[in-house]
Amino acid sequence: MPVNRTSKTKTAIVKSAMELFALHGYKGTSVRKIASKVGIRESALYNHFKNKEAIFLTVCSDIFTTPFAQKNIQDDAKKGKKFLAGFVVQYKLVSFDTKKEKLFRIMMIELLQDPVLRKNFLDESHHRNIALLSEAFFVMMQSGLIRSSDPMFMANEFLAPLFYYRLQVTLFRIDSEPTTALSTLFEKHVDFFWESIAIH
Amino acid sequence: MPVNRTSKTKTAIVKSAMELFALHGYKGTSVRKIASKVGIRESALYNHFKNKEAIFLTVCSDIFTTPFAQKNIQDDAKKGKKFLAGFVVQYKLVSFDTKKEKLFRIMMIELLQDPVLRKNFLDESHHRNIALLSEAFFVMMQSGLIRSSDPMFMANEFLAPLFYYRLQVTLFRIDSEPTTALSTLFEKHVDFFWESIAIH
DNA sequence: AGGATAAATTAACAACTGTTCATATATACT
DNA sequence: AGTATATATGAACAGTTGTTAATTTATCCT
Repeated sequence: MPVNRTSKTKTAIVKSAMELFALHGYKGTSVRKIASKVGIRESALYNHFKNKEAIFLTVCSDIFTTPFAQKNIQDDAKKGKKFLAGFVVQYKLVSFDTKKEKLFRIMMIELLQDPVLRKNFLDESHHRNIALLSEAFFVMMQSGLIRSSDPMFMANEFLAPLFYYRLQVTLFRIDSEPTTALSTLFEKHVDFFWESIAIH
Repeated sequence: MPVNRTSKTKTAIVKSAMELFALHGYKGTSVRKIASKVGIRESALYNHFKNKEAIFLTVCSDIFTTPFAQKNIQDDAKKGKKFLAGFVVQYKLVSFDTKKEKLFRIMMIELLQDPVLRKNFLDESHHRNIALLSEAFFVMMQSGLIRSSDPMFMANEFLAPLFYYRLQVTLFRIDSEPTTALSTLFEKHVDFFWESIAIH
């Protein structure tokens, strides 16, 4: 089947490109290196992609596939700490997922250089999470579970350490250093934060 | 004076290089573009620097000039919230400083690609701040000012939002968006955090 | 089997990269 | 003023970049 074979090469290109982009960024990755990693000549790449940027866009296409598909925040948020713990479990899973980590590396490298990527990060990652958490904290305040404050600011305070820990995980993994000590930070964050805002 | 003139050109090279590195990263900045920005030919650069990397190292040399020269943490930390507020004032000043912001951009771009820069970031920025804050929180716990917890973890929780807000400031500034809303986050963080850990 | 289509190869292109060289010009010191 | 030194220039280098074209090889469909 030609469709199958085409698909195989194209998949291999995306996979190899993803690894190289994650290591050396967009500018530091040449089409020749991608082709070489796949095992073909550089000109063969152009049978599958229009140009280098098209490869990059395909690699980046599922950077922001949101894993936090919360449906009933109004109800779930009433569970208080359990809701936050669930959120962090998802966040932690993403942080330690091998493929997601590569995409995270690419995002961090290009974040300050690529306007589109930057906008997507702010919209799809930051604002989306902030909106979700803001709504949850608002519900918790109304339910008398936590002390009253600005929900959106509280969301920022809750999200920021998660991002920081994720970045640290990524940095440690680049240098092949153990991340076991970092692993517990996520759960400790939930405990610490809940202790900070809960009404006992 | 030739020394003066030399110094002028060399300073101009560093300045131009810093701006270009902050915009396009190391690989995205060519020696020709640096020279062009200075107003000289590329070959003239090599009268002042051995090679491109030497320029980069000179630009990066004061990325990690620690602004937090706390001498008497043992005493200062006993001031509790005021100590934290002072720390955040320093952090905020750095975050909004134009030159420091450019260096921060360079660091963020190269952080995942340059092992030396990464090590310096972890040592000089992260660990140093964590060590300082850990000691301060430890003193505060002993003084009965704040609730008991793991000082180092508490330091992480305190530092992480500051870093996240600084990153947001940088991202907003790249796209020339107003950072007034972000500006208050630093102070709000101190209030919120102190409210979370203080023993009333 | 044979023609159509997809995917690979080899070769080449223009532009750009970091760097070096020989040379010219400007500045400093005696 | 004249010489030494510092700094600039123009040209060239070998290598790499993204991309294209012509051509060969492999796969698919009837």
